[in-house]
Amino acid sequence: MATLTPTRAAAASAPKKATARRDAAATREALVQAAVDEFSRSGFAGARVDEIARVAGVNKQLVYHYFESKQGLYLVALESVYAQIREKEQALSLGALEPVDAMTQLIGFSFDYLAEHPEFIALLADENRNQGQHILASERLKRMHSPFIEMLERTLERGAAQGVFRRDMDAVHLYISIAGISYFFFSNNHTLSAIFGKSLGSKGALVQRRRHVIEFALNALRP
Amino acid sequence: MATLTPTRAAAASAPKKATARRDAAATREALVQAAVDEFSRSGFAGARVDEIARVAGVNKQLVYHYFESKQGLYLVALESVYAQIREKEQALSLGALEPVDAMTQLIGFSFDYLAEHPEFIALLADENRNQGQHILASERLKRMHSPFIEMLERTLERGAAQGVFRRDMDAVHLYISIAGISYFFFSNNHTLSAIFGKSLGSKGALVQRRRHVIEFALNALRP
DNA sequence: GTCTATACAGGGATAGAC
DNA sequence: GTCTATCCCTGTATAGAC
Repeated sequence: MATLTPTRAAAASAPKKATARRDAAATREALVQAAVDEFSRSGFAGARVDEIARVAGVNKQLVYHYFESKQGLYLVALESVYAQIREKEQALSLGALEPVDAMTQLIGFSFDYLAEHPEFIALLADENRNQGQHILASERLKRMHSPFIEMLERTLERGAAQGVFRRDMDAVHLYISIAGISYFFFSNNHTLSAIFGKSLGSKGALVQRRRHVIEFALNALRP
Repeated sequence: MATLTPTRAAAASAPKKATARRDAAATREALVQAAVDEFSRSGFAGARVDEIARVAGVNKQLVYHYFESKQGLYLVALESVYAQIREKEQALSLGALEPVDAMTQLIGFSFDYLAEHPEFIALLADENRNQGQHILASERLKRMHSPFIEMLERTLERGAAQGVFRRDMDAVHLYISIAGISYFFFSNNHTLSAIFGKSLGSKGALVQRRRHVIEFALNALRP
């Protein structure tokens, strides 16, 4: 015990030696990042805690130290990807756009976000296969309401008032439809490619799909 | 080798003793059924061969006897659910329906099939998370083209000729969109319910969704 | 064709030193 | 806060009898 003193003194006198890799926040963050990767690649059951620790460059024991269990880490990983999309949604500025232009932005955003975030899709798919048990258990996640739905609602109202959109549209169902036409293309890209015998993963297919999605959804909204 | 003769003779003289529970085909079928259940509930990695054998009411060793490995069984399970939907699709008779009515049938069918077959959705999701590795490895699966897409194409053409549908529609993209607005609702029902704070799994929500889906897709198709 | 028993590896989780 | 070592269960797969 007496041997601790020198160490303590050193720590006290030079508390933030920048070399320190004993950085709790950074370690946590590295683990969450690695977890998102591994869980999205392999699902909850297929994911390996060993692998997550290895990729994060830390000892496996720290997973249990910080997150209690594999499940605990999974929940934080899920919260993390939701937090990220919410942040991007907040940043959407539709400004003074005309309803049709605003709607085009909204549809394009939901397409682009999914295109750029396959890990989000993979985690959602896994969470749903598990009956949404984590999202239901997390008050924090349930409180993370999407600003997207309100933007959609407002745009819809403005457009209806101007006579450019139909009146009888439920915003939640519209949201699900807009998200769905993009989501299904990405989430099932492999099986769709195999069944149709052509690669839907190419850049060309992506561009073509984006155009179709926007046109399809806008058409559906016409009065 | 000589001892085979009596058995052969017996088989020839009484080939179909109905009492037999040593029925290879039935055993196989029970295993595939149980596999579809277990794999859809838990994914490939989470599924337990023990559990599949238990539910099928047979010994675990038979899984390896008939299917070589867990993967082999998974592939057959996947082929099985695809075969089922293809069969139902074949049975769709659009007869002499007007294009709009025929399209309504097609959209309704894709909605209803997904509503009634959550195991199909779950297996597809898992297969896609695994990069479609099984479907790519199976010539049989890749050859299982959907008749749905051709029905869609023909209906689209007829409608365009009559001026009730747009002309510039790609059948594959349209298929993905029609399937997507239904699929996403079911595949992500749990997370959507949690985020919107209302149960989308209820019978009422289902009926409402079905109406929306048909209306949304038909609107999108108007010229 | 079906069963029992078991080999063998892998992985979640914990103990305890530093 | 981080590391090494290890426990112990579970799950795939196989051997071999009947």
